Parts: sequence; structure tokens; C-alpha cells
Amino acid sequence: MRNDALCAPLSDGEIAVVEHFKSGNRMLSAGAYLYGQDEVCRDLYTLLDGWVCLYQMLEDGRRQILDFALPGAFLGFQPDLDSPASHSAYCLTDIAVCVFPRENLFDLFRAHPELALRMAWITARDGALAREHLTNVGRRSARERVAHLLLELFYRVRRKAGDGAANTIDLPLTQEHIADALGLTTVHVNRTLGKLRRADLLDIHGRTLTVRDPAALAEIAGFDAEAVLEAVAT
Amino acid sequence: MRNDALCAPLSDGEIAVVEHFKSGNRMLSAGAYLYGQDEVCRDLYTLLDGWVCLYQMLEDGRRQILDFALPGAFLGFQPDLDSPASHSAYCLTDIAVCVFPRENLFDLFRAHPELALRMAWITARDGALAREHLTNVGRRSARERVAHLLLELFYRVRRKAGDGAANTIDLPLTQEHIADALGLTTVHVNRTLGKLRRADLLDIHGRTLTVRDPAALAEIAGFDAEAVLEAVAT
DNA sequence: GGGTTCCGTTGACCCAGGTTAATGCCGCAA
DNA sequence: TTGCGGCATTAACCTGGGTCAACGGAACCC
Repeated sequence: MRNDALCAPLSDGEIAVVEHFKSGNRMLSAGAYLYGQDEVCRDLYTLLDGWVCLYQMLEDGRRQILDFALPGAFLGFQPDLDSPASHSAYCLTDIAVCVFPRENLFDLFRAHPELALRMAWITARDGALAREHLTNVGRRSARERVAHLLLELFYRVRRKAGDGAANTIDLPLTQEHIADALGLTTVHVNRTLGKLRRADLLDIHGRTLTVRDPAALAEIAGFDAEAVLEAVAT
Repeated sequence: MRNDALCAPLSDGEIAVVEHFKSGNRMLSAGAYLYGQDEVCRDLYTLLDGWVCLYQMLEDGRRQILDFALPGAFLGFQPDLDSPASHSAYCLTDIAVCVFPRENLFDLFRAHPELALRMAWITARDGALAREHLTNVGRRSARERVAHLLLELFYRVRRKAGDGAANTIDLPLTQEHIADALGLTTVHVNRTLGKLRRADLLDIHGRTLTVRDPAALAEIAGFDAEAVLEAVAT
């Protein structure tokens, strides 16, 4: 957890400060909202366990998923903490978060400048990932997009798991989530997944993703592991 | 300029520190690169004058424009300053930038924590804008996308200009730039602009954009001025 | 003055992906 | 046990936007 969270690069003494600052842990069930679009977000969170998806919704119900947050993600920080959130954070699974009261954040940052620096680092990384997603949906075909997203998630969760060998990961997404992340429809995602499966490149069933041929997928996706995973590294 | 740049909310004393830190100004001609994808970026910049576009390129030449940077933008900051840039910064016009040597950045931040905080703020804002762009290309039709982008730029430059009334702005973009920002082709952007022009909603010619009916355009675009412009406010 | 290059514009045609709708499976609650 | 709701899957059909190609004007250079 420490790897990705606010406190990763800190000394023990500094971690103690952060520990003291946090207001406790919280558990939420799958389907709950950590915070919702247009609602002023009271706290900041480090995701300890589970999956969260971040999305924006248009007036008429169209949805764009911006990112899937994995354990270690830092959530709820935005430029103006007093204005309503620009997106919703929805629990895809049961989750556990570490809660930081928003109020004293700036005091904390002033008292511990490394934390502000760390915050800038995290935020820049999240921005870079969002930009990767933008070029994915803006400039790649459906087949390429699906391959790209699944590879990204595959490597991200494998890195967390530290299980460098397994080619199967837990993937608590429906095809609708994938569609909404990629700017496609469920029907087309289904067709595309079917083709990739029949080509023996991967398999998805029962909340599980198996990557059968990472190299071929990377080729299809134009997946640059460096760029994408750096955007997600510690 | 001070409005948007690194030093906006600082005291005069603090600004003096930043002034001292900067290594000078630099001018570049339209068509030049401030920095290129995959090249390690030596400096950080505040854009003083002109337009810059930030884009990512795929192997096969497809291009996704991530953002158009306007005066006041802070450029070149990324999570790992020693790794190659994830995108290119290309001058759409002649520009002037204020240059900060990257080397001592962290020393500066340590010495002046407000700056690190300010950096986090700027980075979070840029991330939010990138996410707005993601939902624009992921979930809106060509017509909506074009309207949305042009309104965004319209309000952004008008805000800088402080010219609250004018309905015409300078827009140094070709239709190809618009296409590459929106995940469309030039041909289709042309058709779409034609329709908007014929509907008397806007007009583009000779590097100039005139918004004839902002309200109708906002309606079409699902343009939420709050959300989008906050993502760009001081 | 005549190339040349860069852009904008338009038309004809095509296809990747959207739409609609039906079918089937599984897990769960009564 | 049945029924129901969420999800995956498939097929038939349609359309928004892509592709290809041609043309025109403006700015530039020799």
C-alpha cells in the first residue's frame, strides 16, 4: 500500500505524522459512492483495498469512465477543495479507505513540505494517465482500445500483487464498464472481446481476465509499457 | 500573467525568490518545439505569450492533441523529471516563455513549500481539464465535440484577454488541429464547422473565431462553464 | 507570372461501430 | 421451485463519420 499512497517515500517519523493526521478507516460496499459528481467532497482518501471507478456523466445519461482506481490510489484531491467534484467515485467492489479530513490539509502541507511535493507528484501521475486514456479513445480503433485498456489493467494489478508470473487477474468489471471507459457500446465491446478470445489472445469470464499472449496484445494495442506504467509507478 | 503562473498567489517577497530562480526568458518561432515526446526535458516553462499545443503521437503517425496551452500555462512538469516526456509541446505561434532550470526545482520547493502546494494545484487543474477532454471525445458526437472545444477556447482566451464583451477571438488553429484534438478527421471537422456556420452559430476564418450564439452553442455542447472553466481558472 | 505548398471545401462512396431486439445463462430471493 | 434482474451474446440492420479524390484560393517563392 505504502508504495503508491501519500506516504510512500517518507521517513518513519513522517509517516507517524500522516498516521496522526488521518481520521480513521472506512469500509464501503460494492455499489456505494465514495463521493458523487457535483457534491462537495468532505474528505480525502487512500484506497486500501478494492476497486473504485471514477466517471463523469452527461446530462442525458451518457457516461465516461475516467479511470479505475486500484489499492494505493489517492482520491478526492482537486484544485478547489470547496467546489463540487467534477466526477463521481463509485465502488466496483467492497472497499476499504483511509480517510483524511480535508480541513487541515493545507496546514499539514505547510508543516510537512515533502507531503505537498508528494501530492504534486501523485497528481501529475494521474494527469499523465488521463492523457494516455485520451489518446486511447481519441485515436485508436475499438480493437486497439480494448487491448490497450486490458493490458494496462493487467500490468497495474499484477504490479500491485507482486505476482510477476500469473497471467490471470481478478477483474471486477462488466463489459459496460469497459465500454464506458473506451467510448464504445457494450455490444461492440462484446463483439471485440469475442474476436480477441477466438484469436486466443485473452479470455474474460466470471470477473477474471486471462492474458494468453501479452506480446501480441501489446503489438495490437501499440502498448508502450514504459509510458503507461510509469504513469502508474510508485 | 501572474494570474495563472506558478507565482500567482505569492507575496512579493516570494515572487522575488522565483524571479531569482528563473534562468531567463526564451522566444521560439511558430513551428518550433518547446520539447519533444521521448526527449528528456531540461527545463520548466511558464508560457508568457503565444499558443502551444501538447500532443501524443502513435507509432503510425496518428496524433492526439491533449491540450492547447495559453499564456500563463506552466509546462514541462511531470512525475519523473528524468524520464522522457510523454508528449510533445509544439508552438502554434511565435511564443515567449520564462525558463526555470529543472535541476534545483526540488530544492526550491523544499525552501518554499507554498510553491510545492501551488504546483500540486496547477497539476490537479491540468488533470481535470484533460479529463474533461476525455469525456468530450469519448462520449459526445462530432457536432457536440466541436462546439464544446470552441466554446472552451473562446472562454479561456476571453478570460485572459479580460475583454468580457468581444465575441471574436484570435484562434491560430487549422482544422487539422481541431480534428486531432477531437479524435475526428479534418474532412469531418470541415463539414461540421460548415453546418454550425450555416446555422449562424459561429464563424471561423483567417485564424479568427466568432461566436455568434454562445447560448445555443452551450446547449449543443452540453457545455458546463462552471466545470470546464474552473478547470482553468486562476 | 507561374509554380508550389498549405488549407479549406465538397462530393461519392464505404465501413466501423451504433442501434434494436431477442435469447440465454446464472445467482438470488421468496 | 419459480420468477426475476443483471449480464453476456448474437443477429440484422443502419448511420455517423472515415476515405479517397478533386478543386480552389491565398501566400509564398523563384
